[in-house]
Amino acid sequence: MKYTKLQNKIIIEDLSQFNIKQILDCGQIFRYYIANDSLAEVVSENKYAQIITNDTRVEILTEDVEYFERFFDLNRDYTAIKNSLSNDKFLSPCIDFGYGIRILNQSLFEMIVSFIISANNNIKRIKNSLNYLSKQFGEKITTNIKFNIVNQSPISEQYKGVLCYYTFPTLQQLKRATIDDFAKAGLGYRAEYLYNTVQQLNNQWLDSIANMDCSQQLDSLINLKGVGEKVAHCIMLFALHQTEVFPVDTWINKVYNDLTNTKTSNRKAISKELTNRYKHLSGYAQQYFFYYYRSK
DNA sequence: CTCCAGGGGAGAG
DNA sequence: CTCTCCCATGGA
Repeated sequence: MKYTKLQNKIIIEDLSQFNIKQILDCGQIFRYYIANDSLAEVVSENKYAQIITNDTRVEILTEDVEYFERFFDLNRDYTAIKNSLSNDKFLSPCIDFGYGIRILNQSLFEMIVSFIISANNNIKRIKNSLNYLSKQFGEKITTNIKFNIVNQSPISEQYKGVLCYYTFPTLQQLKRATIDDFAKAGLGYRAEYLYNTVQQLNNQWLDSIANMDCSQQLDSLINLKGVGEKVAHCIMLFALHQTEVFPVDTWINKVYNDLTNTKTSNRKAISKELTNRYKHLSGYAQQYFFYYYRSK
């Protein structure tokens, strides 16, 4: 995809491969806010960006252009991916609907925390919990360039007309949290899972995951408390761009039963079958399905 | 009141 | 290995 990098801005004029609402609402990220049709904002780790959309172009406003170039996966050709998948009769309408979806490259630690919290939870509460943890254990950053002030934003504030935001906690910062702190964040019974995992994690282990193959990554992640197959798949897909996995949640389970006229609840078997069907493009297919059926 | 939310752990078989 | 039941919490 063609795009232009400037000092504090990335300009995208090919709107057939980038739709910010679709990218943010397809279930891969929780720390964002869509203010209106033309303005959205995102926090990832300690970085912040605003995405401004109009009829002919998208502008990504940020203090770290290189970070968000990778974050939004801008170097990948999504037209080729969509073409490969569009022969599938189940997927074709989903791709037409979510034509501008891209799979983000997010932080491994942030995805581990986020998807442990996501288990048997709803998206609104997941977002609230993650923003709460960022406020309690992250760092408040005052921006140095001119951003738009976003009223009622859950992820940014203004101080004397300057925009501020809270970073996602680092591993070291979150190690200071107690089980009770996590309970106050609204995690319920997941508080203990997250506490155990955070205490167990170290940076060397996190770095080692990237060099493993797909099955090794799955085995390693599943050993963490609160991480089962579905959560591990999400972590692998959204942090490691491991697209040969098919996360099966309640929505995908419903979609599968709907399309195949079955009523199974064996998510592991569903995942295996769908991965066999979509191969190395499974992760993309999953996102098109999820966005399409969840939007209806 | 019950049911559900981007499921996983623990125990039983 | 697979199957079942339970898990905190808040909104519908």
